[in-house]
Amino acid sequence: MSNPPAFRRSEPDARRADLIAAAARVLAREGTGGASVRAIAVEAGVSPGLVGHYFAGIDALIAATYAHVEHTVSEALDAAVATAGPDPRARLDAFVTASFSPPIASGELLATWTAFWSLVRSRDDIARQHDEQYAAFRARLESLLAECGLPAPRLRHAAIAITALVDGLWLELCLSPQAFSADEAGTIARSVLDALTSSGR
Amino acid sequence: MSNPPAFRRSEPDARRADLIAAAARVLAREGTGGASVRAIAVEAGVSPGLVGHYFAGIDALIAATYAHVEHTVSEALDAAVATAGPDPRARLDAFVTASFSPPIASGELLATWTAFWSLVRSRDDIARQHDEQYAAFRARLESLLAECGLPAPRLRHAAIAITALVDGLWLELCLSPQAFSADEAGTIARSVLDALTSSGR
DNA sequence: ATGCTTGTTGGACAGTCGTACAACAACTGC
DNA sequence: GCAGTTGTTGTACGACTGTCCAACAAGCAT
Repeated sequence: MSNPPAFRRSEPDARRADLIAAAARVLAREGTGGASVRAIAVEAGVSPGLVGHYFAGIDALIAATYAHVEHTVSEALDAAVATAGPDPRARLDAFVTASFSPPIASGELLATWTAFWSLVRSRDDIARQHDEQYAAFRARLESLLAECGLPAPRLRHAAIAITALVDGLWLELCLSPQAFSADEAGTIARSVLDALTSSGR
Repeated sequence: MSNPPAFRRSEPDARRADLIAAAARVLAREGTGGASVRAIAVEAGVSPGLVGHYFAGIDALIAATYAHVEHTVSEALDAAVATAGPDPRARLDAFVTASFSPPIASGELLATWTAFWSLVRSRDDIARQHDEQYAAFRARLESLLAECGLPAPRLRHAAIAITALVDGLWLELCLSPQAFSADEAGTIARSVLDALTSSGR
């Protein structure tokens, strides 16, 4: 009369990752408003109480989900740059092109971003997390631009500009997919890159 | 024994405007999460039930608030362009400079934007509203660029680029105010403008 | 002054929210 | 096989959500 186990224990890290993945799926499917503790627990096939065991609260889970998605995006960008070969300009092009290709340019990620942005102004720890991730993103872009021979004094502003451009295009692509295509976004970004790297200020 | 009136009736349009203004204040103060029907009604000095009389639901009120804020922003931009005088390039500069000056570049507007963005993917009517407002914004930028002598075939992509750049800078300015200053944002945007209007292709 | 229209009230309603916690059971080491 | 640890469950809790609607009263027309 031995019943099968009612639940499996999980390596803490694995369970944490499961919850984050479930949160990402719920955010993609239901949007920001539908991402509740219960909905995420159901998605993860887990009891709602377990969320509190791994995260201080729902905000912390959303912040962790954002961090994870951003990490995935970073890896996709790094991979794209790596496959582009040694030519600095080709690497830069690969970077922006990948920014508008799956899995990055997907409306499914939008809710994760908006949910996170909604928390930035009211929670200091989350504001700090955003600052760090934004700084890391910009730093990588700066080094790509430096490889292209951009003089050091111009690096900072150029990186800010390209980051803002890519973010703005990405956001609009998610919000109004029919306004312009992902290909167009890439073309636009690369032509600004041309203008920025060729023109001497 | 005549008590003062328990409430004043209001011109429907005026009351609508009051509710929208109250929603904007609550969004600025409490953030996206705190913008409930009750909180907005209290802010407007009005009974919660009244919100349902003027708006189909809380989503409609948020959409109307976004529309109103965007309208205010448009007027501020138009005013800045008008005071810039007749020189086309000066008008374009004024446009982007105003984009990073009060009352536009204010973290207080961020919650209105994120709250609205959160609704775009799940509600068709709100998606349509966003498309229209985005198209209008881009159209105005296209005409400013045309005045600067940009050839017609390049207008579309240039306008998309500048819109994305301004949006991205504005967003980052709200999220990480210490990463770079509003002045820097203006300088960056104008230098991209330089590169875009001077370089052929 | 009286009636009518309708903006407005205030609370009821059925949910859902996030969080906390006692009880339980799966696994580890003995 | 038996303890001890702790991941996990399920639920209770209070506060809050958006929506609805009968009752009321402010202002206008008569």
